[in-house]
Amino acid sequence: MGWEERLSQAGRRITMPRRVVMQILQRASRPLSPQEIHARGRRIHRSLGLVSVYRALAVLEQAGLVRRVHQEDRCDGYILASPGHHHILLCRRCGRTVEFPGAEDLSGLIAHIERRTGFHVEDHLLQLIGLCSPCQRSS
Amino acid sequence: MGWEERLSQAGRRITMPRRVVMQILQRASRPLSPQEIHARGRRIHRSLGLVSVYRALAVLEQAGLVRRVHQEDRCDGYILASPGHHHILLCRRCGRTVEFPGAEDLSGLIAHIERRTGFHVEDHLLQLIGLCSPCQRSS
DNA sequence: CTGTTTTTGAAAAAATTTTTCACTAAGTGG
DNA sequence: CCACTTAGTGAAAAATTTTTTCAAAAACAG
Repeated sequence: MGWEERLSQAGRRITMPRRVVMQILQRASRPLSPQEIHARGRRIHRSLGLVSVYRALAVLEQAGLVRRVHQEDRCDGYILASPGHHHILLCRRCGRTVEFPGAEDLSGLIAHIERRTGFHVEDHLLQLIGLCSPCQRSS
Repeated sequence: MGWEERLSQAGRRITMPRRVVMQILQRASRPLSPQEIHARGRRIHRSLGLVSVYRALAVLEQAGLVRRVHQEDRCDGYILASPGHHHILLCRRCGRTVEFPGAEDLSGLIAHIERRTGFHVEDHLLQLIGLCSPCQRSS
């Protein structure tokens, strides 16, 4: 099922700004900030407003089509989200991101922590930071 | 070794704003934003400037005494950091945080991912979100 | 103490995000 | 295919958050 259908089913309309944001993120090889998405998006649709980028990102994120990436310094980068729970692998050099599934790999750790702390764990955020193979070679 | 000594060894001076920020975070039971730290800090030292809170947090974070917490909506919360690598367990209801060690629990997962993606993983960010025991009972 | 250098607070600037509002256009039901 | 309803839009303004600048203050080494 394509993103347009998924968005429709979430009760949201398919509009120009949303199409442009998705298009930009589909092409991107690293997380992009709202500003960057806006700048690139205007090359497709001159009239695209920055406010609409913010709003589109909020809607798309809620629909699970897009997700925010957390870096030490910046937390305003967005990438396309695959359906289901995925973790992110981020290259600290070139910014490239790779998603990988793996909720189950943490279940042992989570069970252990729940026992020790009394918390009930509902969700998690896992991001790995390192160097992708091209960047390993060139450094 | 106390934080003052650790900061000295990092070549930084022990100053009033840094002492106040540490004192506030030591008392805090949840991540506090720079604004919140500033407001509470002024009750200890009326002259404390917001800018100095930002600067103190930057220095203390660099020295590993303090760390930023990433939430879905906000990423401006700071908590005290224990020495060494720790993960964070965060209650989504009351904001309480608990740190726990556990870099080793991920080593299998990381090795697997390095093999599959060619990345060289250097660091990671793991945060678990859930409900602490008091909040489980009261909901 | 005294001198050197870091650090501070205030003000201003820059940057980011949200709100408001009149207008536009998406998608539904004729 | 058209008209209607309502969600969504762009621009401007407002609100927030963070950074820069700079003269004055204060850490701390000697």
